[in-house]
Amino acid sequence: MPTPYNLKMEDHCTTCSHRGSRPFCDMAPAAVEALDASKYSSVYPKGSLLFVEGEQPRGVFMLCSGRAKLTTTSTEGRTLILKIAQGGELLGASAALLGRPYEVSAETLEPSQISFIRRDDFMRLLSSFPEACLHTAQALSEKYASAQREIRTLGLAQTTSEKLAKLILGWVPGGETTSEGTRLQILLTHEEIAQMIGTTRETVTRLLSDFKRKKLISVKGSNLFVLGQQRMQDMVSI
Amino acid sequence: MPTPYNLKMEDHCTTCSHRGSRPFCDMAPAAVEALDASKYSSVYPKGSLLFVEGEQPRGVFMLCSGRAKLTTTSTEGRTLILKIAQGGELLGASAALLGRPYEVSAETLEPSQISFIRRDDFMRLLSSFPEACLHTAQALSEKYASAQREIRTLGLAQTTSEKLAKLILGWVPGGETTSEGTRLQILLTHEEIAQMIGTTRETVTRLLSDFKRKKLISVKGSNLFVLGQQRMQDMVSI
DNA sequence: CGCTCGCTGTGACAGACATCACCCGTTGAT
DNA sequence: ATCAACGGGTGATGTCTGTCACAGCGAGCG
Repeated sequence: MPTPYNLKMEDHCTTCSHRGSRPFCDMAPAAVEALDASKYSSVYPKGSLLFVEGEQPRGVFMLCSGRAKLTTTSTEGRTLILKIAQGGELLGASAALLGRPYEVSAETLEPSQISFIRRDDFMRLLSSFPEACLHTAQALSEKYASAQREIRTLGLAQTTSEKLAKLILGWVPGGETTSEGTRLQILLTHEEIAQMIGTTRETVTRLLSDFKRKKLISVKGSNLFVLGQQRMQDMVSI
Repeated sequence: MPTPYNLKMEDHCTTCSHRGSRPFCDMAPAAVEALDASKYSSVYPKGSLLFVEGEQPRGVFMLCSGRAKLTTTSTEGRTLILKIAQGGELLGASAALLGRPYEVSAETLEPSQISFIRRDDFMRLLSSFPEACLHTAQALSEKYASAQREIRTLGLAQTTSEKLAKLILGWVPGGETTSEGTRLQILLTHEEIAQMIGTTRETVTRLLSDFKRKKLISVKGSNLFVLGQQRMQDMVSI
């Protein structure tokens, strides 16, 4: 039986169906109201640039639904995808909090429901509502932990195949278990996968062929089936 | 002329001489008092393990003075140094906030003045004092930004020499400018440098020799002089 | 003094991967 | 229908760097 709080939340955060897992959505009414008053919600089409590396922070973006890729680019033009952000993530918070330029660029991978909060509104929100601040700190902790895992993978992996295996294994929890293994929808090109593990498109192609040959995975259309999760886990030493 | 606030702070945070740059040291008296009531300050000798990767979070460690290395280890026994924490950093905060196991291990590199705060006390502090929460969020943002830079280096660098050059350039701001270039005190072995950039000891030795040959650096005892900062910058494409 | 131990310096060698080059199939536009 | 653009697949080649092996060297110590 929903409490008045829950009803209130439904009213305010209609686009978020994941209360509890999203920062800000399960706060006290006053805080949610203040948030609603300052946020600009809209649906961004696929390929929208939310912010660009080096730009002064205008505010934070709450990714309610959809996916966005966070990238950084070398002076030579090579791109590294740091992370694919999922629904519920707060983007640009660290830059906004510190008042420093964004460290990465963010681009939507699909049409996404996003709430934008201007930097000064965001800061005011954090000062006025301790709850909001706590949620932000937790969101930042998540992001920090995830970044640390990324560093671990990039720094400790001996070979590129280890990195690729680790990447695929990281997708497994979000997949669907079938009789022929875990089904994953890969909506990334080999080029993008390469940019996620810091290698080249050709190497990704070759390694995936290799995995297929070893019956670790199989590919049918845009579906990738993980056949040998345990064997894949075993080849990863990290 | 110091305000009463400042005097108060001096009394309470006697070991921190960097008010303003350290989280928690420049809060209102009530918050500082609450913090002082729950913290355990002491000097940890060199080589102390503050916490170990995988361990349940006992609390947070405020590194007041000294340095500590944050490491993670692969199942094969390879070690990666994620970061050398300097005075003013809050260690273990993300694990404590999320109630998840520490993602890294922390070990002091020199005798260090450290304040420990138990996890429940820390959480209580954050709930009771919005100011403390805001400082924590900022500290986490710093850590996140620094982690992103690390990912950038590890993922975008083409060669190991680029990573090494980038590492050395990162040390320059903390060095002393002399007539023969920037003087850096390197208190790390080649092995440790290797662990910072995900390579081997031999490669570090070879690359440093190479840098010396190219007159980019020169080494005198435990001093490393950066002779060609600009040329070094130029060889880094990231 | 001779010893060990940890750190540094090198050589030889092999394997992994980036690079370049080209081919193929699909898709979508003209 | 034709063509360009894009994603994927594959071979040849060179280079970087990890690995193994060993030597020198200073510090600390019995």
